[in-house]
Amino acid sequence: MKAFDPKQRHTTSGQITIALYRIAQAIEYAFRQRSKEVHLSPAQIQALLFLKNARTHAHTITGLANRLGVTLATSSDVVDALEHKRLVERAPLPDDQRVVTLTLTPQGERQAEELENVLDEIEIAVDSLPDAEKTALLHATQAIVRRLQSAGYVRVYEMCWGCQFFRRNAHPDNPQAPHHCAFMDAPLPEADTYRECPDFVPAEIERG
Amino acid sequence: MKAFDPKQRHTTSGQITIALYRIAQAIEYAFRQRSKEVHLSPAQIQALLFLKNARTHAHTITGLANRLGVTLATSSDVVDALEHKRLVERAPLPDDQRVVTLTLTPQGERQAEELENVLDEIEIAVDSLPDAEKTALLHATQAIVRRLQSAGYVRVYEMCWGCQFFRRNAHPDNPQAPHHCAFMDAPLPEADTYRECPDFVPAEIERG
DNA sequence: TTTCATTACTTAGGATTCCTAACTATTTGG
DNA sequence: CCAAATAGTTAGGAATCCTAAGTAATGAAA
Repeated sequence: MKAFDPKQRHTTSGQITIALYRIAQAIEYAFRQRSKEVHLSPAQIQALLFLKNARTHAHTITGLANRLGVTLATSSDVVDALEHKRLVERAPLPDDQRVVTLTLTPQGERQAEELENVLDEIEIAVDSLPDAEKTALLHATQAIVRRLQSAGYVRVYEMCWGCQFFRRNAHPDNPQAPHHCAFMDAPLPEADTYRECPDFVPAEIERG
Repeated sequence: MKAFDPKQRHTTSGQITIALYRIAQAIEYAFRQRSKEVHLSPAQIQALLFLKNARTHAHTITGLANRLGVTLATSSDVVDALEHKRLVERAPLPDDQRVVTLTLTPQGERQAEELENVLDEIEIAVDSLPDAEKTALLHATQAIVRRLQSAGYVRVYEMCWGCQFFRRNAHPDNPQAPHHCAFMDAPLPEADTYRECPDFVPAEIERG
C-alpha cells in the first residue's frame, strides 16, 4: 500500500486514508492556532483537556503519556511546563509513593474549560453533513478507532468496552440498545459505549 | 460546542469529532514510529512525500510551508535538515531569483518512495470496513476536507476543483461522472476530482 | 528611472517537544 | 529479605515551531 502515491490511489481505502490524513493536518493546525492565542503548546492543551475529562485514577505521568502516545520522559516534560505555568500540580500518591498524581489548579481548570472547543471548526465541518451521512460516519470512524486502538496506535480512555460493568450484546433483540451497563443496570445504545464514562472501572485482565 | 467535554458529547457531530481526533492521534503516532526507524522527523517525512507527489511548480519553500501548514521560517528549517542529510537540494529559480526550488536527490527519491506506506496501519483499519461503509466514508470525509480547505485549515494540492480544466457538473444527468475534465476531454467521476492530478493547472483568480 | 511596496526567503533567539539512556526510589514476588 | 519490576526524573541532543528583524529581487507607479 502506498496511500501517498497518487498513481496508486485508486482504492477507496487509499483515498479515505488520504482524506483522514488531511483532516488530521487540520486538527493539528487547529491546535496550533489556538496555541498561539493562549500561550500554551498543543501538547499542553491536550494535557489540560485530558486532566479535565479523564477519570481521576488516570491522572498520572504514565496516564498522560499513554493518552498522548508519548514516552514517560516527554510526559514529564509537558507536566514541567504546565507546573511552571501554575496550571497543574504534582503530588505523590499516598498508596504508592512512586506514582505522581496530577491535579489541575483552579486556573488550570478554568483554562481547560475554555479550551474544550478547540475543535469547533472541525465539528462545524462535520455538522454540515446530512444526518444520514453523519450516522454512517460515526459508525465508520468509531470502528476505525477501535481497530487502531487494538493495534496500539491510540489509547482510548473510559469507553464502556473494557469496563467491568459492560455487558456486550446483552440485548441482541434490541437494536436501539443492544448492550448493557451493569453499574446503571440499564440497556446501552451502541453510540454511548464509546464515550468517557464517569463510572468506568477497568475489567479484570483475561487469563490465558 | 465542547467536543472534549464528555457530558456534552451527546451530539453525533461531537462524537464524530472526537473519533476523528483519535484517528489524528493515531496518524501522528504512525509518523512518529516510522520516524524512529528512518532517522527522519515526521515533518521531514511529510516534506519528502510532498516533493515526490506534488506538482513541480509547488516545490518551493512557500509551497512546502502551505502544504505543511507552517510558517516560512519553519519550512526553511525543515529544508535545512533535509539538505544536511543530502535528501533535498536548493536552487534558485532562474525566472525569479527570489524563489528557491527544491529537488529530491536520488537518495531523497528512494527514501520518499520507501515512506509512501507510512499510513498502512490506518489504511488497514479503513479497509476492514464493509464496502458500502467505505463508499459512504469516502464521500463524507472528502466533504469534510473540502469544508476545512475553504476555512483555510488544510491546503489540498492538485485537486481538480480549482483546476483550469475542471468543468463542474458539466454532465448533471450522468450520476457516474457528473463533472468534466477539459484537458482530457472526458467525463469525470466525483471520486476522481479530489486526487492529485498530473495535468493540473491553477484556474485564474476570480475578479470581483 | 527612481522609488516604494511587495514577495520570497533567511537568520536569530527562544520555548517546547520528543527521543534514548542512565539513574533513583518504591513496591512486589518469590 | 533481595531481586525484579514499576514510576518517574534527569541529562543531552535533534528538531519543530514561532515571532521579529533582516536581505535580496521583483513589480508598479510616479
